[in-house]
Amino acid sequence: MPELPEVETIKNDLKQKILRKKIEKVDLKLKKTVKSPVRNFVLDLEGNKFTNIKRRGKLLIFNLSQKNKYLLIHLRMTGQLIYQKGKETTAGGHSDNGKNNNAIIDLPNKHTRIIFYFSDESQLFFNDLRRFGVAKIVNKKELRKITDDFGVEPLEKDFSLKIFKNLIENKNGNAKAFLLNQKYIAGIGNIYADEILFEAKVLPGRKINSLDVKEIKKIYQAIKKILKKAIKYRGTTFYSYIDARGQKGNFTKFLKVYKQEKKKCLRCKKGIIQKTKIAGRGTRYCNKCQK
DNA sequence: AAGATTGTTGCTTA
DNA sequence: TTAAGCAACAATCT
Repeated sequence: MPELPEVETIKNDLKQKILRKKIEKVDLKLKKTVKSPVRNFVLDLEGNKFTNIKRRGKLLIFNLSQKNKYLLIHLRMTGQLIYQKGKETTAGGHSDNGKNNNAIIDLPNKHTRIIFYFSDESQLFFNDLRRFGVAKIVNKKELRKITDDFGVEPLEKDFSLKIFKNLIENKNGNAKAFLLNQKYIAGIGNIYADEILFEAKVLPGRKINSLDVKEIKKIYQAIKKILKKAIKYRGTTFYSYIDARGQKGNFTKFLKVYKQEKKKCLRCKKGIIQKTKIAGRGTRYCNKCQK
């Protein structure tokens, strides 16, 4: 699942590959993926260039050279953005002949929803197995409206302990639901919510208003620590995530609780990682060292 | 082979 | 007005 570290990795990769290249052609293979008028979508992109790429929470924002237009892409659960340079491979062939950096998957494939062709013959593939991912073109005003609904960016300087404490005040839910809520903090999903709470030694079902000052500080520090480390290792691949190079994330080997149920806790070496459902999501925790 | 998987929206309820 | 809880969505994996 692409969460903040995965989306950040894709953004950084793509910034080095596609900026200021002319978009020669856009092939929209699944119309449902586009949530703004389909005809305008293709027309607004073709002949233009991406001038910058930003991330807000799990949302990718592509600035277009056409003034006051932005391409938004949300990968949701199984979306992928894969860049390939050069000509496409023959049908049924293997796209990596060992001589380039292309992904080790055949592209396009049956999950390809949009293809962007650039003037230097490189291509960007928006693949999405489960068809939940969305793309749309918005103007500045619409973009503002969308990004205003997101909570604080956890890796920005303005995410202070004081702001975190203020966010927690007057909330009634549990810690897991709080971390997952994009209106409070933007970018945390199911994997990192569990990893953050393990790092902070707080049980995911704990009422957020029952946490003491020390626990709040630990969660605050864990958010930054886990997300930064996950970006350093280019994200987590468990099911379908790959980066813009078509490669898996390496944070998977650092997972302490996510998908580790029934295993012995690596930290306290006493507990067994448990799995339950909290906030409607599969939730893992150590039954000994998380309190 | 039915149930689990998960990010977001939209509905209902408080 | 705001928040909490939950079904729905899709297509695969277990």
